[in-house]
Amino acid sequence: MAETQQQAASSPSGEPRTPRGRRTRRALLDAAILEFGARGFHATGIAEITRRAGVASGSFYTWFPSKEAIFRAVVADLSARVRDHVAPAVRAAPDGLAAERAALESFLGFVRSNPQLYRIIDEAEFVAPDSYRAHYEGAVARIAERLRAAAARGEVRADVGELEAWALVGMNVFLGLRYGIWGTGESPAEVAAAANRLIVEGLKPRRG
Amino acid sequence: MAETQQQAASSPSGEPRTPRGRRTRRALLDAAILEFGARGFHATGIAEITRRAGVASGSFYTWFPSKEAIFRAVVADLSARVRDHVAPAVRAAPDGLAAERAALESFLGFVRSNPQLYRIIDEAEFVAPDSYRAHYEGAVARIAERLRAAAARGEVRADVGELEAWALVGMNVFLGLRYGIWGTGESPAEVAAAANRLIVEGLKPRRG
Amino acid sequence: MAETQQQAASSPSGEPRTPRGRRTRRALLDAAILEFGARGFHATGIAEITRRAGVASGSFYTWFPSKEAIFRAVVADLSARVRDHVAPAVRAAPDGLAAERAALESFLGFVRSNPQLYRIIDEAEFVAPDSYRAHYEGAVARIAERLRAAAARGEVRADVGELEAWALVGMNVFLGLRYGIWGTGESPAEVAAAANRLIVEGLKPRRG
Amino acid sequence: MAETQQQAASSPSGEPRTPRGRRTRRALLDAAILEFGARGFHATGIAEITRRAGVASGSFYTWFPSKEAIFRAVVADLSARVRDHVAPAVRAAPDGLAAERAALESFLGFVRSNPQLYRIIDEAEFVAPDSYRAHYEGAVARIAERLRAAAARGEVRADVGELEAWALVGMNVFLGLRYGIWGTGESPAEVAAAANRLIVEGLKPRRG
DNA sequence: GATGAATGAGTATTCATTCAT
DNA sequence: AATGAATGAATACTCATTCAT
Repeated sequence: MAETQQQAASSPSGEPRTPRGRRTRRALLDAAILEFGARGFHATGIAEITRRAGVASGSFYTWFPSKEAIFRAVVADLSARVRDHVAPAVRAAPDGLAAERAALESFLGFVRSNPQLYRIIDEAEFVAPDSYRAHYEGAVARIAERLRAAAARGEVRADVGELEAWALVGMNVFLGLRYGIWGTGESPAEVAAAANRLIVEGLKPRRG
Repeated sequence: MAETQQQAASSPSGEPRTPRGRRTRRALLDAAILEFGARGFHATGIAEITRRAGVASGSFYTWFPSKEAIFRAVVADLSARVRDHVAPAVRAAPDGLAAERAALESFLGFVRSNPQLYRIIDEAEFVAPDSYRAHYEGAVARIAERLRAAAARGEVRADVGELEAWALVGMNVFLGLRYGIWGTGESPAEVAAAANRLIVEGLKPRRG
Repeated sequence: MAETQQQAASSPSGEPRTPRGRRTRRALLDAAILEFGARGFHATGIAEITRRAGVASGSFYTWFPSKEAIFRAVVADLSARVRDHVAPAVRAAPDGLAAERAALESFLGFVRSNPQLYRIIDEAEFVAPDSYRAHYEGAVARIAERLRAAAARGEVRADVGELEAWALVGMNVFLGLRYGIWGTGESPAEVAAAANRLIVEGLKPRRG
Repeated sequence: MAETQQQAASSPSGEPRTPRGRRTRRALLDAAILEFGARGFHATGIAEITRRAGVASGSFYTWFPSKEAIFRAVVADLSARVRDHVAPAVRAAPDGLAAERAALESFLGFVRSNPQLYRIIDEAEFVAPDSYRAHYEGAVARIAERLRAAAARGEVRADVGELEAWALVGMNVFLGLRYGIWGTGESPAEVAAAANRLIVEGLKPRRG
């Protein structure tokens, strides 16, 4: 961002400097999301991406240095999208426990309308392990931060930490898989309610 | 024509009919677990598997019809191994809640000593989706069954069901990922204790 | 035939010396005719032949030294069969011209009930060119011999020779292909009549 | 999105869009004719074709989707070549009977200088049966058409039809095999004369 | 003689990447 | 920037043949 000198004249694999370049790069990225989501990394060829994007195969390398590079870009794109989709719901929640419930419900909605999410993020475990790890550590960090704040406000136990955050992410991910991808009958609200009851009251039978 | 037509000769991709065949098939399977676990499905060639198994490349197809087929066999093998590893710990637990805690602790131990587990199972999402689904639905079914029994004994809330089972599997899987693969400082017992506290008491602050 | 000493104890790839051996060899040959006829030389594996014959794959080499060898045996078998099928019809004919007509009619009948004939004989052009050549030169030689005899009896022109015999074989082969394999509406008698008219009277318009 | 979506980039296995592409495609086709003619379909590898054409092995698939596809193209190419070679000779003939004689003579010349013809066309019976059939049905159709016209002019019997055309094709093919491939002493003119005498006067002894 | 397993050379095809216009 | 053709390494799978029992 600071340096501007290092950009070569043709800016191969760099940021577009013209409107035409911008359009081409974005078309490739959008095409890649669809293709990777539908067929997976290994079954998708550069040719499929360029065909869908409507550009010549050679043009791909003007904007991305490799297939792996565009995959990373796709993961980052999706990762940011989930985050941004869930954030407002969390902000609107009255307290910490409600926030987690809202986060899950919002996440389930996102998954339903973006079923490629899992195929792409999960495949990153093999194609770009660091992107994969970054995605989930980001999710954990956000939950952990929220829990810390809620603990400070006395809304949750004071000793909850990273471990609990991981557990919650795991719950959410699997409920998302079950609800959003494999498709079960429940509504997002039902799923979120059950999960909420679990994390709020645990499994123990109610006294009294 | 007169005599009983003997068994259809040879058994490509079938069950071994001799001890030698049995040994070869097993050697291939073991080699495949190691290779798929270390390099992943796409980066592993039949040649690597046969080399490690100490047989000629063509011999592979005497016992498995395709690379995908041996991958499925590997998933099934591992899936059964986790199940069998966890089962005794569960049986030894005094009650339903303790059983879940013991299950997680035992699972964490398994993951630590079989770090290929995740690479292989997770990759099945792309290579053999039905095997992947079968693996997790099996895990969920076993937990759900335990919860039902525990509920009947009054050890857990009466309304817990499949949804809770999914949530618990998700928790376990992610804690396994964190503890067993990415390696954190806690002991299995610590992790299990934290998870246990969560599912037993939830996130709510203690009253009084 | 003369020597009997050269036969090894196990007579690999030789003539069977026991009833069991005789049955096995014959079963392989019959299976090969069916498989080569149905799928062609290259698409047929030894495994298909042994499977259909009901023997273990290794047993094949007890009776034939190679795939090519059994193919040659199959060609010779079929070649002899056509010859023996046509011969009686020819013998029964009253004169030379009638003999050729009868030969074609009989040949057409053979082709209809042995549609593998063409697939196998024709493929010999590539797999065993000498067998192929031998087959057709045999057919030509028989016709040429008949024409010579007929000429001597004054039933056909005195100057007919090898060239005419080749032409007749070509006619017969293509009429057999058309009638027997690609299946046309005419009866063998019709086809034979048309061919006969052609070789008896030529194409010239009838005078008067 | 706004601008006209350009042509679907790249054209694997399509028509060349540049002179360079045109040259490469043609070089592959010529190389294939020679290799298939010399070694046959199964014994010829893509590597042989590309080596002779002077291109990288992968380039083959830029222009043909499979080995079978180029074989079909080769058959069609040769088929058209025979047709175009014979046509002028036929047109120059004074009448219908002379035309058939000229056709055979011209065909024999073609076969002599293109001995690959038989290996390739005949192998099509196994590799691409529809191409094989199309080739011979085309030849028959052309002869049948000529006979019809000749009959209309009173130059041949009025009742000649498809059957006669097939018979003539068969004669020509076998005479071509004998003369052009297996090589006999006669000249094309001699062979054509004998065939002509046969189809003009038949086998019958001359009256008088 | 028969069996079933082992062998390993051979090959069509794919595809990320490069390059000349 | 874009195009379309060229590149060539990589690999799953086949199958005739051999061999130990």
